[in-house]
Amino acid sequence: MARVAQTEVAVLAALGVQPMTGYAVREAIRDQLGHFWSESFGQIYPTLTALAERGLIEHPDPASPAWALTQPGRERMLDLLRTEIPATPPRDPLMLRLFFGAALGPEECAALVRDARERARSQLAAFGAIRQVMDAESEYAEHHPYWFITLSAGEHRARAAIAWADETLAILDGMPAD
Amino acid sequence: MARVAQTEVAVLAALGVQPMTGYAVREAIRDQLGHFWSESFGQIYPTLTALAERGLIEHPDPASPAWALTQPGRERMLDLLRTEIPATPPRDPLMLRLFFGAALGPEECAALVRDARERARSQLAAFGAIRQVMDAESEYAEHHPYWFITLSAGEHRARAAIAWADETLAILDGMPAD
DNA sequence: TCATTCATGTAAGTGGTTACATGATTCA
DNA sequence: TGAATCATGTAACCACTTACATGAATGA
Repeated sequence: MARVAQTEVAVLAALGVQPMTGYAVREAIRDQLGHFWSESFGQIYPTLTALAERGLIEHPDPASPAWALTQPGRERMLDLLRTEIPATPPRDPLMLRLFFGAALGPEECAALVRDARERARSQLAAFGAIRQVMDAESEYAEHHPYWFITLSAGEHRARAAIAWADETLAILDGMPAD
Repeated sequence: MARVAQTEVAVLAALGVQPMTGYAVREAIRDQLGHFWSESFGQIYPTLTALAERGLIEHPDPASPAWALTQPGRERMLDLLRTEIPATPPRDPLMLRLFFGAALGPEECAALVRDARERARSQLAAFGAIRQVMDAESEYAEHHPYWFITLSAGEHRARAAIAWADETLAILDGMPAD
């Protein structure tokens, strides 16, 4: 318990890049971080209010709706980024299904695996596209190395998923149908 | 909305292997499926009650507390295993942190990556151990091929995580400290 | 002027965890 | 006899999603 709300981490970190409205935070998370993270409005706005009450963020310019980190907010953000990686219990719906694959039989399992492979392939393609866009732009240059690191993680995972799917489909293909 | 509770899938599938008490369901999920799935008592017992009310499971032997699938229950299980893979929004706390890694700097990011590599290594070792145990036993032989498939997925992922971590640490090592 | 985007918020519900409580059974 | 395990359950809470509502600003 006392598990730290991950929305707090995401919102503080986003505001750490530059001051933003809640709307812009959500856009940034969806567009830039969408493959690895997600937030909904219903979570962002209450979090912003709570952070403001705790003095971690503020409206530096009263004429603008944008939020910015206060100094305590920046320290809190750094603490969260550094250490608190929550150990979320694993819940992989594909693995759940394949583990009980005997009930389905090899052919239906193969269909699940092919779907997963297709998802991994389109992810890989999406990552390639992002890589090109990022190579062509120079804004936020200091962030680029880190963005490439996450991109690379996504690519490694997707390639691993594809390789596993290929092997698995070969195995399932060799199994007698029910 | 109308997202199917995944606990229902896990419980039905477990009872599909053999009749069990709620306690045994949890033990089986934790011990056999712990790397890919988790359930808590607080979720299992209400789910069992609800499934019984819907006629999907029953106590076939009134003298035993074990639950078993009814025929409609078996059909429901097959439907769920076949198709309903929920698209859970991604929430990867490590990627969240690395994406905003510029705030932390290369050294602290490297610490996060080394931790992740360590977790992947011990997972890989755990999978190897499970593989050996499974090779040595012959119970539930019909399930073995499917268990190997999930095991193999875990190994592919862990190896990908390790390779990515090695590459990433080399990159971070070459970056100037703040 | 009218659609779109920007912007903020709330209410209801969901799926799940944690902690606690109880009691039976097993076995050293 | 007393600890450990088996077994069931519930109450409180949590993070989050979905759907809905509102209104200002922008621009074709």
